[in-house]
Amino acid sequence: MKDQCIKVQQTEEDIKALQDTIYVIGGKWKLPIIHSICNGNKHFKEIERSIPGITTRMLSRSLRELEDNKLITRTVDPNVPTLVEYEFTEYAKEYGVLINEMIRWGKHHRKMIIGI
Amino acid sequence: MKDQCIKVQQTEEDIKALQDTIYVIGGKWKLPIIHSICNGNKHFKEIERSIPGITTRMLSRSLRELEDNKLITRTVDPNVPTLVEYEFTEYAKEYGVLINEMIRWGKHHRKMIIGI
DNA sequence: GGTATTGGTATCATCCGTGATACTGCTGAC
DNA sequence: GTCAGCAGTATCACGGATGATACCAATACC
Repeated sequence: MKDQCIKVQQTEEDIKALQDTIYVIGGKWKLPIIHSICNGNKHFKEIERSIPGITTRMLSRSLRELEDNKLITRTVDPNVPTLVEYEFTEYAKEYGVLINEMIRWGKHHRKMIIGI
Repeated sequence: MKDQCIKVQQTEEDIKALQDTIYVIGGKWKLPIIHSICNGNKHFKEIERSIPGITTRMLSRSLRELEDNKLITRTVDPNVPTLVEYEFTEYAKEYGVLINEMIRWGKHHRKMIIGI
């Protein structure tokens, strides 16, 4: 029985860890934002325009959360105060691998549930 | 730039796939339930007692969703009508690997953010 | 007959994530 | 001087996920 388990010990810690992982890219806009920055968009308005339906409020919040989680950096040009650049961190690449696996599983799962 | 990207093409489909993946184990109770069943609990009240704070309503809903996603099976003993058994499917094991990676990443991430 | 157990459903209330809209301060172009 | 663009913040409203509580049918036990 144990071999088919997700994990048996330290449950609460595991659950928190999983919820952390989900939280970092959870919600409605995190992945679209990640994708947008991936595609070369660096500035706030640039990112905003590239994501249909997002509001400045949600973009602002989501960017801050991604920054808090060290997946992106926010850099203000001191010479041109209204120029801000968002960029990926090296650390984000590690997470990228996991995200891709989650995407792959989701597609596999969809086929499994709907189609066969 | 592209090599550090999550993925570039088919964005919307990817986003949906990721949201599917998150949805299947998202929410507050899915993982505690998965864990409980892993630890040998098979019956409704058994699972309920093993998860502090859960209500019958949320357990009922979550179990049905897990069943809809074919991660668990629900079997009613026709001889003893008030005896129901919940069990993992083979398919759930595939997902288990991904869940474990998400847990691992979450722990790593927590250290990264809080510590150092 | 009364009480406990199993496996739930029904009906509210509440909270949090998200949406809608308006507003700000600063800069540069016309 | 006024209008557009950049990078946001503030306030209110809504809806879906969750919580609280009550209730149900069937069986077993004393």
